[in-house]
Amino acid sequence: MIRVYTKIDLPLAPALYRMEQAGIRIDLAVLDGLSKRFALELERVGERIFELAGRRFNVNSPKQLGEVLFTHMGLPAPMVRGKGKVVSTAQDILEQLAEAHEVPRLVLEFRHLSKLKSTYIDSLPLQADTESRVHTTFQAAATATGRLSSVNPNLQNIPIRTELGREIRAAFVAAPGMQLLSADYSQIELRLLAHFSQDPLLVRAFANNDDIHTLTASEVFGVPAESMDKETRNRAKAVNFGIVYGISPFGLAAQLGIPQAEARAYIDRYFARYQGVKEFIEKTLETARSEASVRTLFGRMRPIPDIQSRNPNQRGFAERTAINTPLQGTAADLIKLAMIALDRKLAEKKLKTRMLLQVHDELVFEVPPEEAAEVETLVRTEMEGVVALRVPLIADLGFGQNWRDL
DNA sequence: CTCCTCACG
DNA sequence: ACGTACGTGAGGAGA
Repeated sequence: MIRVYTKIDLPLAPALYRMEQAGIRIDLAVLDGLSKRFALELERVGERIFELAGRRFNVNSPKQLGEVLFTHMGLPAPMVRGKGKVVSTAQDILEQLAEAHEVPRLVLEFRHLSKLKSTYIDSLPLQADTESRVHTTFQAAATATGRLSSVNPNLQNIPIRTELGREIRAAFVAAPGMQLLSADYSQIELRLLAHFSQDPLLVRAFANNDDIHTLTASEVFGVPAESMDKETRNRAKAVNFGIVYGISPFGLAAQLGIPQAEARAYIDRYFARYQGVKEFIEKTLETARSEASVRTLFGRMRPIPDIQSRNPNQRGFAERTAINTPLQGTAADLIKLAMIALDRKLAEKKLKTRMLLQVHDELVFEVPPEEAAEVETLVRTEMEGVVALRVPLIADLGFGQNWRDL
């Protein structure tokens, strides 16, 4: 671990310091506009919920909401949990109920609006400095895998997955006369899986820069790539994520909303096709058992004490952790090395470009227009060339005035 | 302070 | 029989 410390985490520290000092500019007028829009919409959706439910209550209270949905309204409660809590009002449960009832659909809409308003729209302006910039703290020794974390505020979980949430990214802007540049690694964990496993199908696919989810769909479901629908590709995407997480029939079934037996059949098909991956997982588990730990490509170690547990549940957790950690942890090591190299190059070349954010597989920079061409080449070269693997590393880059449009 | 929920990769 | 997808941080409710 001395090598990990001296080659990665120690030299990263000054780069993180400069990123924290720089901060990123937010457009207060954009957030102010969103706050007013969201307030009106929350009012409208809330009143409609009260109307249909026949009573007024705090929609943000899971306790009160559970009483209204499952006792007062008599909706079926599919999930029974441990003692104390009778029902879950979590998203996946409400999504099932929403197929048949208006109220759970409206509750989901209310929750979405409420989450975005309180966590981002209304809180970020309170944390901005006199130049409207927000400065996160990157915790460098917080996670079990070697990732960074971001606190006060967390700038690693700014919304992007929904259109409504994405609007918030428009409030993250370049300083006057500057541009934002985002550069993210494409499928880095699956590329690392290909590297570690040397699975011929995976290695060949990445060598050709093929769509990996489409490939898995073809292999597992037997559908030709040409006639593939979105739904089939999405199921295969869930399978690929599952592999990286340390797959289980239960987890895959829950994610896809299918019976466990069906999920088990998908997994069996996957391992029949990707035998190198199957062998990689078996070898990784054997090492985890004999060492009671696993390591990243660069030697970063994570103890896995529960790998020998007689409790099957704890052991299952440990096994999935043992599979996931070398992938997630090596990806974390790689982007840290790229950050160290880029921080040094920017200083060496006396560029005005500043590195602002890291979001696990993405880096965000603030770039003066006259440096755009040089920085684009520099960032791509350093990220893709950080280490030579059995498959190519690819970074996707985009410029924009804000974090939504790039 | 804990629990539930949900935002991200 | 048990009961789980991997890694995080933050807000609101309620004790």
